[in-house]
Amino acid sequence: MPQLNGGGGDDLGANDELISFKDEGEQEEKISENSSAERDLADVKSSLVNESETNQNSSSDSEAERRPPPRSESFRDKSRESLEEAAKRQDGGLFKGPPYPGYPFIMIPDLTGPYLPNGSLSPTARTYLQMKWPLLDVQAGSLQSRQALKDARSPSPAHIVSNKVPVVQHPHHVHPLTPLITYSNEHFTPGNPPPHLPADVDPKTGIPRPPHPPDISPYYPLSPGTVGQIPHPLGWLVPQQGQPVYPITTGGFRHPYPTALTVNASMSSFLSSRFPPHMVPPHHSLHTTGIPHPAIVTPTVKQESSQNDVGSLHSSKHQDSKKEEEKKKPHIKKPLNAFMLYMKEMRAKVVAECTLKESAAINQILGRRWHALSREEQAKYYELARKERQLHMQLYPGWSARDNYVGGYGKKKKRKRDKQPGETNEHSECFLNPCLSLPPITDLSAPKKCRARFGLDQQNNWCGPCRRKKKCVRYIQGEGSCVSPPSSDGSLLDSPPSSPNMLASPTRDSKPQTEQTQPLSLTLKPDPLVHLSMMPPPSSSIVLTENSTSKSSGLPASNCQNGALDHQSATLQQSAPSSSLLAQPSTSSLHSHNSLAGTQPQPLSLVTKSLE
DNA sequence: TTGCCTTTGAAGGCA
DNA sequence: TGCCTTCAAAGGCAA
Repeated sequence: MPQLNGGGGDDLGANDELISFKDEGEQEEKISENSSAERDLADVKSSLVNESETNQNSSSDSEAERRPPPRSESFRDKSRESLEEAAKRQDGGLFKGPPYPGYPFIMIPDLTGPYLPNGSLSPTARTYLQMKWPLLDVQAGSLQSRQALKDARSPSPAHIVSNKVPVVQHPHHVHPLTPLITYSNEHFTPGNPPPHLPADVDPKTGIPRPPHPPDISPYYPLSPGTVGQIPHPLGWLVPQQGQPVYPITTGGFRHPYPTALTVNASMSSFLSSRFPPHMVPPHHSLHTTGIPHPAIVTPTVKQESSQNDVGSLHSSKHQDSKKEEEKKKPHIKKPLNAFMLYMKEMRAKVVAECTLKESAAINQILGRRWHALSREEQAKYYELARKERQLHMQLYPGWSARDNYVGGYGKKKKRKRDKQPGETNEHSECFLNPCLSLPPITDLSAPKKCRARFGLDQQNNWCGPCRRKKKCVRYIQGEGSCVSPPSSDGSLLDSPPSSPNMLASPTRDSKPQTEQTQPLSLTLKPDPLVHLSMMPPPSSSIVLTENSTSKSSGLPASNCQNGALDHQSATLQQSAPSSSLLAQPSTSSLHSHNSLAGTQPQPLSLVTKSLE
């Protein structure tokens, strides 16, 4: 645990920033303070909690079985515990190799390429896609994995139904980023109507759904020309006419919005003539094919419920008409953030690898994996998210996140997370549990706006909104690149939101950037941490301890892959999280593991296929 | 049928 | 200006 060296983490634990921005620039800042350990500290803290829990469990396993569950432990708690346990187990199994050492594909080669006026993908984009598809394709794995994929592919509307927004999003286009994002199981091939469209009909909904090509990964099936279904050209425009014509999985809708820029004037005028201005994105809501933006969904339950409730209380003609209008107003979803994009891409893998289906557990794994990602890898997703936001802004200039807030009478009842101060956070159990935790990550955060760009220690350089955790003005104005110089090598991103150098610093040998442009001082990070950050938990030290949230999960000890290590872990956890303690896993095992990283194959090299 | 769970990030709103 | 809340995806599960 070298990250605790230097006492950089004195106040880390209580730092709000730790929670709010643990993935952001503070990391750089922490690094610069030689405290790459903020997160680590949190992990340690949680580990300590975990330790206590573990000890408790280990000391009284039989008692635990006899005793009734804790008073506070509701059924849901149990369920949650089981989820977490499952996540731990699965996660532990996953980290046998380096955490996504890098995507073999080129990142965003040309954002503008696919946005050709004619709405077709540019050769560049096509090349890009063709390059990427195979990379994302799932290797033929075990039958189990296949089955998992088969289960997961389900392009059926069930997905839509399962989504809390039972609406249909329409893919309208294959975004150059789509392969990475794996938005859809069904992908639209411009100008190539799927002949199989009516072939498959969902038994529940009766809505036709496309059969999935058997040889195509349901999660990475974006190969142009292989697939898809063309949504109704103006599907979202005619929700009142009945069911959306073409069911598409939720994931399928989330294509980025490349075609936005391809909408021609006639379409815009058409939209303008038929819909209120707020419904007509200024000139680029639809693909040239008429396929709407994926972020647009037909009136949602949220809105409807809200409107219904409100309407019941305040019924007036005027309001009704307004509501009618609003009902027809498509629901424009928020653009996905980096983590969401990451989840969309990786969920399938996790599902395939772990045969997990519960999203809560999967998300836990993904959350840890996210932290395990190298900065460069995260940067890819931040960049994607940035482009999504940009595109979203372009598509829906007037849109605000507020639009999707369900307020007033129809306000959707949101869960209260009620995180108690003593409650362990998601990382709590993990630090010493390589299965879960990811190595103390100090290098995880991709650059994000001013915060990431300058770090916490240079807040004076932040724009005002950033200081208030608001929308970054510079970021918007510069579209991520105004402040930052263009990537010198272009190895990663052309216009990273933040210092491209940070993004384009695949190696930590990169020259330190100026503080202005390179707040994420990668070079300041101690090597051991670098290894940690890049390294999956050593399989030999996989420890599955009963974490705080799984007090009495009752999971059999057999789930622990290494009881001895578990004990060791417990022993370690009993000690105060000292640097020496933390350093233990980082030296031998980590380095050795790191060395293995280059040679050992990924458990599932879903995204590690070479470009060839 | 509906909401919760679970994750991170972005952004709006309020005090 | 800091903090809180909501939403975005996803699918199982509980009420």
